[in-house]
Amino acid sequence: MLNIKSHLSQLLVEALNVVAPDALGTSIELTRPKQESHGDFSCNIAMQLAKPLQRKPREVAKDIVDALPHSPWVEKTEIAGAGFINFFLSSASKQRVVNAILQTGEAYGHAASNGKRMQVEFVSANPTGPLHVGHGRGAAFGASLANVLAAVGYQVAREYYVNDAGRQMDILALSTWLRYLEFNGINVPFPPNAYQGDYVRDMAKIIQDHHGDRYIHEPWRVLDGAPSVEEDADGHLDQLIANAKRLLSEDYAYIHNLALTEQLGDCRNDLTEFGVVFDRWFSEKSLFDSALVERALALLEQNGHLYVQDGATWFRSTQYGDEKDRVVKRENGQFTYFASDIAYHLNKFERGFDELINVWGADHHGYIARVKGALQAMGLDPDKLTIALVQFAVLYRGGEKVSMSTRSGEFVTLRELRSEVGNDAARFFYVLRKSDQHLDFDLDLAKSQSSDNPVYYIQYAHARCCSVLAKWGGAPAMLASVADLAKLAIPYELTLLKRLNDYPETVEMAARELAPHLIAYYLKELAADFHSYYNGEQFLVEDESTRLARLALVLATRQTLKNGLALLGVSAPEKM
RNA sequence: GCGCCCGUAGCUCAGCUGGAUAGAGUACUUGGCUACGAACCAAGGGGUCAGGGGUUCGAAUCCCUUCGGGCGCACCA
Repeated sequence: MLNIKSHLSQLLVEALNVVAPDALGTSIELTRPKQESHGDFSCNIAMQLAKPLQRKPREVAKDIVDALPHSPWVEKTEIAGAGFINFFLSSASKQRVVNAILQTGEAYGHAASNGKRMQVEFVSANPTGPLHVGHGRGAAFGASLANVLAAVGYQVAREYYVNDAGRQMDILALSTWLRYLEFNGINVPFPPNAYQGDYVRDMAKIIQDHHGDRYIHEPWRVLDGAPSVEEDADGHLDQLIANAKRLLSEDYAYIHNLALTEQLGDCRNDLTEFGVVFDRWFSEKSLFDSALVERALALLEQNGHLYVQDGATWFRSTQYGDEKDRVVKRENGQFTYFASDIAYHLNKFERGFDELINVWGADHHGYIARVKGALQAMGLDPDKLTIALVQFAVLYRGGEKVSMSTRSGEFVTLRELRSEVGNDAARFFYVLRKSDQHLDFDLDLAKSQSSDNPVYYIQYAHARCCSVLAKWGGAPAMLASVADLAKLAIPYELTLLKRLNDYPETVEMAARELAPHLIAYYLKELAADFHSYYNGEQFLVEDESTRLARLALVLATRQTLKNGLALLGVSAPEKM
């Protein structure tokens, strides 16, 4: 398929070759003018060359236009403003897109494989409780981004990093056990910094149902040696964890594992229902089991990037622009989260991906320097890793900010949101704005206004297309061969054709900028063009050739809407 | 205090590597169903692009600065 933009670009190169051979290195920019009167494409090359050539921009423009080879796709060119060269395309060049879409179908807008493997790691929330609406944004963004990257030709691996090895999991296991004791009338005060959510009680209930009083221990043993909560809340918790491990012995692993399995399973189901699926769930614990953490640190050690101070082992991240050096192994001998993350990234590189993307909450931005520093210190190329930051969604209920903390159990879950506004609206709403922009999520508004959500505007356009084609009753597959596209010449149609032409480039840009919201905005505009057309013209007209041409355009519009919605994980219903 | 992100219509937000008269949605005011689905369309009012300076043919966009918000600055994850 001939790409109009690159075609124009080629014409300009040939013209430049005549007018200013020395300036061939100048990049040629072709943009879509905002104003229709400025043509279909506009080029500012003459203004860029004016200075080096020491000539007036409009004169340069005139020479370039005179030197442009003739093209059947270009109807006319003109020089405008300060020296813009505007291209007006022939109708025929715009009409061709319909056939292109009908021939490629679901692949329209998708590029062929570029042979590169890319990994997108996202969500990666601690499996210590249900996903909340903040995670939902990372999930929707990451999933859409992965789809967009796959559409432009990458072989994309979607991965979830499971923090199953840290202190947080121990706290969850402890919390579960304490609730279990509570069920059995054992009175141990539940620490305020343990997990408060009801799901912890649910897990305690499961243990109770399956194992009765097997895990009961006396309160004084549970609390043995623990400082008071007021005195040292974290110390209190850590001592209780230590006591749990000692008292329960191997049974501790059972509770720990049950909590992990339950929460991870819940998380996976939740995401699957949300249309977010992963190729791999990567266990942090496996990094320790395979001694990769030790190996990664040994690598840093041998390159001289580690040192011991105050009993802890530090990574000299300040050498790579970090604010301060970071501990990788604590005084108590335990590795930090950072240590396993270094190992994890080493593992990613060893798997041979060409590019890596980590989707992180924006509160982790201070973490970027040290991770990239560690990569560099291990002799790996930090530029292969891109961090896409997603601002957390801030919830508002009744005009007031809802504070969210998994620990306190006060949060709105993703599941809750999905059931309130639906998967489609939630997916769309999440990616409707730039990812690095704060998202003010007014719950009342999201719930009450669900029918005002722009996603319905787009889905409605799709349903209308389906409805028209159904009313016509013919076989859509034949339209590609029988429609005379030259009949598509009124402004509504030319506008729509132009929009359809823009789709592949929009996908490319969304991939390049890691910005799936561009797809959402494109779809809104495509739907708007279609709705205007629908209201302004009758499709099922008497004249057969006009009718078939219009139906072909409707079919092409439907296909493009569907393709775009698919990238966002939003359904394209035939009826609403 | 230091670092990163942000400030665009009453509200929520777009604005691509600098381009021509800054755009949507919502809200408000009008008009359009005996036509393929009115969950739609058409028209209108609404702006010192936070303030100031700079770079240049040209700045919402790039640089500096002030003000105002958010986030981060652990031997937590």
